[in-house]
Amino acid sequence: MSHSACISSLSVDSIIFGFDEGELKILLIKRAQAPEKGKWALPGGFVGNDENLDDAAKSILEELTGLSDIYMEQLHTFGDVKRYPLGRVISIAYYSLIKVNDYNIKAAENAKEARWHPISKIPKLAFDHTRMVEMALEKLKINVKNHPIGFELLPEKFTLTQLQNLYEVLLNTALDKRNFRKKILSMDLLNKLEEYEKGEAHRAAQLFNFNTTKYEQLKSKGFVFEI
Amino acid sequence: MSHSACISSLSVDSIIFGFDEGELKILLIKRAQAPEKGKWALPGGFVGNDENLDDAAKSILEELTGLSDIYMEQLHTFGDVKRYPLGRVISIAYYSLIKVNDYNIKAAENAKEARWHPISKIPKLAFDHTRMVEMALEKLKINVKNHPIGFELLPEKFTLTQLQNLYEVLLNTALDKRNFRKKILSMDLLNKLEEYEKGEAHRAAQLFNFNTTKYEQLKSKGFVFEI
DNA sequence: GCAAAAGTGTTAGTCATACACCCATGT
DNA sequence: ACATGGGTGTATGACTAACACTTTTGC
Repeated sequence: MSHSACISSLSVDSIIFGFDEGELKILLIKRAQAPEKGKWALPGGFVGNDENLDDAAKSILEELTGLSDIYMEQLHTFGDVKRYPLGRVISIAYYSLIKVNDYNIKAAENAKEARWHPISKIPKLAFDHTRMVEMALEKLKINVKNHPIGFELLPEKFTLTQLQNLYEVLLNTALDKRNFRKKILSMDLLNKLEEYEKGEAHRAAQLFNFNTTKYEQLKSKGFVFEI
Repeated sequence: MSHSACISSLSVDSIIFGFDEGELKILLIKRAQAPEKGKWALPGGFVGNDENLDDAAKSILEELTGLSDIYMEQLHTFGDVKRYPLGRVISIAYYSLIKVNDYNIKAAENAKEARWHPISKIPKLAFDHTRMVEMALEKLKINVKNHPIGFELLPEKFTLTQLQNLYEVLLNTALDKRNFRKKILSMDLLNKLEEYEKGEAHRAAQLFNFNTTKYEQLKSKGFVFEI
């Protein structure tokens, strides 16, 4: 193990996506210390020597949002020699999808300056975080076509119109209402609930939820989700 | 930077795919030192403190095969606390696709015990390398559907039957000859060469090559490769 | 009663699939 | 001349895309 001398420190950074007010957003924090103090950055932190990478990413997410059991995936590892000004730091970027509704409950308890930013209006970020966000967006847009990840961003119960709006934003196209409904319902992955939206100045919409166990069953038989 | 104490060392490991004798293969080396001396393992090595990750991966590939300018992509980062017995080592796994023909030229010069193993007969590997290979295979199989990476594994000039065989192996299905040809030719990404295969005991097959610049053009206009 | 979004079928066109024979070459 | 893989077209069914009006609710 001739090269095993300690050569670097390790961090994780998380791109946390949410969907709110018809927009895709990410959660950013304002840096309280140098380097890059005062700049917006991705939530992240150093990985303990006896801490697994996934655990570190999860604990950052939980610390910030109070949420556990969240869709989370490793995105890419960023290790340019000069990416961090004070020495070499390798960063493993993760991305997560959360239901903004659930998050809001906890947000008030959390003193950190964390804010949702629509992806169309992301400020200049610290370090190479802008690049991380770009890659996360690309991956999200690719994944959304073949994985039912859209549901991770919506509340537990949602209307078909909400779902369609989400897909329109993620895919950046307009979708035909009748065709969209036909397709999504034909997969037989949504449960029609005996509940309706309330308090809107128009006809109340049917609520649905996503049938995760059914999806897992179908997937193990070779089914591939496709929108 | 309170957590920036040196906590780990960094390595890269490469899953190098080739296609030969109608089979998908990967390149493995036999470990010459402890730990896990004598076991088959992925080619890899430690990353220098002033070396970028991609550069480290490239130089390992070049050292082993003599080839540069190879399709290569970061796969995943493996950082379990106990993945390496002698201390914590984070490993960034890359995967590459090479043309076995080109490689063979250099192989003889290289003294290392490196060997191609068909993916159906991979021995037990050192560390967590078996898991790395599994993930690389999954990713390859997903990528092959939407990226023209199959061509990276074939010789510069190839026949449509060779291409079809490759896709049949990668997708693990039988494909209809006429439909396959119709589809692949309709993309207009193959140049029909004025050359034919020689020395086979049957009608000589037309040779083609892949038109990379045409592909880049189409891609920038929104075209997506799909097989 | 009016504004605003929910909900619902049909048709035409495109694309994917299934399928079988003749051709060129080497031995 | 025979064995081997190379090369080619058509017909059917499945899926996709385009499209407009009625219903329900809150104000």
